[in-house]
Amino acid sequence: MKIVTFNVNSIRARLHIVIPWLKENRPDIFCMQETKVDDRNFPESEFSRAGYQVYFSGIKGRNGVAIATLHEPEEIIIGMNGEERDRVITLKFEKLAVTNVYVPQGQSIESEKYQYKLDFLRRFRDYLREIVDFNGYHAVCGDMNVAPDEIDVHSPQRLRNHVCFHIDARNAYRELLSLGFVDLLRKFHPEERVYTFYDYRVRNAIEKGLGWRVDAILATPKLAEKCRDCYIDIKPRLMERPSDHLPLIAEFDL
Amino acid sequence: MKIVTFNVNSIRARLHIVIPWLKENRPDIFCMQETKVDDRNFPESEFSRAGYQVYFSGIKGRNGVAIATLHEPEEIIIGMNGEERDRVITLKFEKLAVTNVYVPQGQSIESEKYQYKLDFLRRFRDYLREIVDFNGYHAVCGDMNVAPDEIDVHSPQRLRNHVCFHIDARNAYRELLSLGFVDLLRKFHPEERVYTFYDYRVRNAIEKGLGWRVDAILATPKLAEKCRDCYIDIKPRLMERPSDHLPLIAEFDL
DNA sequence: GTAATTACCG
DNA sequence: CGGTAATTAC
Repeated sequence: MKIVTFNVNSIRARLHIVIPWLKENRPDIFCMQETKVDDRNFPESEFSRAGYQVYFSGIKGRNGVAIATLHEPEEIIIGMNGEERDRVITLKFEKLAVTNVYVPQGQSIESEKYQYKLDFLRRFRDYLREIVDFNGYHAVCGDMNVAPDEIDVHSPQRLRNHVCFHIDARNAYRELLSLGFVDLLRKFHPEERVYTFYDYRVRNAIEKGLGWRVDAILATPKLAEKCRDCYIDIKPRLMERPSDHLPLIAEFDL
Repeated sequence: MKIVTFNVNSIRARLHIVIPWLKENRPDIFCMQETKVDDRNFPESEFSRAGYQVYFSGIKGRNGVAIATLHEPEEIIIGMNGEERDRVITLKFEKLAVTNVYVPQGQSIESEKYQYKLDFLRRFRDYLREIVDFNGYHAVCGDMNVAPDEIDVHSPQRLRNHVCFHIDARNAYRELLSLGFVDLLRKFHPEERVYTFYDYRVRNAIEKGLGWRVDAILATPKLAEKCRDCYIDIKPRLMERPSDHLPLIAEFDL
């Protein structure tokens, strides 16, 4: 069983990457962030033709989340208690639940958008505490817009005031993790610099290693036990008109 | 010998149509209007690879003319006496000259752009009187933005105040024709509604016959005598992402 | 309807 | 760098 998370940075602009990738890799669950499209314009048929059901919730132009799946969900939950409908979506299956999140970026630490980000992380933690059965199988996938540790950014000193590495964001994210989640990529690569994001604006960022680990697949302990491997696929970043994020893949013996 | 005129409505957006069309049809002279690109960004190499030399004069974003040719010209004249460099280009060959023009559209008959259009037509007539040898071989190709007669529009009554059919524009264009040119498409199809343009915004315009004849190949009498046929190719309008204009082809025994 | 423009954003 | 939006033009 394979679960994937990928910030697509506009699903309509990334179909030439996403659809062939799905056909080749056949993940059971494929979480997308920053779909940047309202629900009536989501390219649902492209997923159907590839053999996937797709559930989505988005607004015009920014944010937006979606989950494509090979399996029929028992329940679809949009947002968290009706709020943040363009940032959170959850599918519940027979023995597994998956939550997909796009955490706010925050602009700058002086901005009130950063306060909103910190607040979002607290509310998201509270929401997860409500809906996650920590004795069951639940995955939380998404673009967290937080690099949790020094190893997760290329220049910890230089970036200490960046909204995705600032101590307040990291602490808020840590509060969420400490509900009991296992960060699967870090479990399988405990000492390695493994990046899921290379800024478009940084020239030759990949060759220079100027990346960030801001995307994650978090698992309840029971699900983490079943995880066989977790890794990043660099290939889509080397294609024409790539996203600035990379797909993150977790494989399970389930 | 084949001469073609085609308003491409952005050469960069139309390469997928133009280059295969050139490879298939091998015109000697291929005139383009509305290339919508400045000279440093003109996709010259695409034409070279198809075996064509190409001469172009354009500005960023609108207007712009170009001529692709299989033959080496003896002289290249940009604009008319240095003016209107984004609307007029002339190539002189050993025994043939070709002028390519993109006449202003004019927006609305109340607009001062319409006065500019009428003035352009007068100045262009004067320019042609200077440079054309009416005892030689000269073709004037282009988007005239004028439908000269009732037969050249789908609804003459409804369109009498349209800038491309208004009597003042038609009279100004007639002044140009009456220098001594032969309108080749009309010569070979004297009674037929033959349209070179179907507005993108008119639904199913082709099926409904809602077109315009605004593009033309005009010939000096001596050249017109050598013309074997003149016709429109509808195929490029039925491809993906077409121009709203159609290629107009004249064939000569020369 | 299609393809340019500029301005804004991460 | 590469998305979105609003605007302009035909």
